[in-house]
Amino acid sequence: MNYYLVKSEPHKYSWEKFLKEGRTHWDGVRNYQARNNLREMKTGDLVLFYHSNEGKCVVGIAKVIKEFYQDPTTTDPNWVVVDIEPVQSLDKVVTLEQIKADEFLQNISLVKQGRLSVMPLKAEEFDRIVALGNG
DNA sequence: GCCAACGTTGGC
DNA sequence: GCCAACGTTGGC
Repeated sequence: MNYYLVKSEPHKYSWEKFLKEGRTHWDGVRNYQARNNLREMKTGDLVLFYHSNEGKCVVGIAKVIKEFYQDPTTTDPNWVVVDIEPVQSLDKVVTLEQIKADEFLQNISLVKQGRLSVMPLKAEEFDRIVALGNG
């Protein structure tokens, strides 16, 4: 079981819309590192959903329900998507500020590599963020 | 809206 | 294959 974090700008695709739709394919990734992370995802892996720009917080947990396949929004075979569905909303959102201030979360890619939109998390990091959100 | 960080592109 | 120019992301 692996853990990831994905970013979305809420005005483009928000957690609320995701909840309403019940599932989505995670499309539009056009960065090789992010793409490689998408390809690593296995069915059942858990994914934190982060709102960038507006909110700047982790809002919920999603689950991979279909492994990577060709991105339907392009014919370029370089780009892939995975399908995810919501698992639960966090009781309280976990802000970037909280994450930056947390001693266990100093080294996550969200802080270290701000521009990456799909990143792996260690189990401890995933658990820590969920604990902050459900605490 | 600005700007820093960083990935990508293209000329050489 | 280097590196400068350029584009994009995302925090502030």
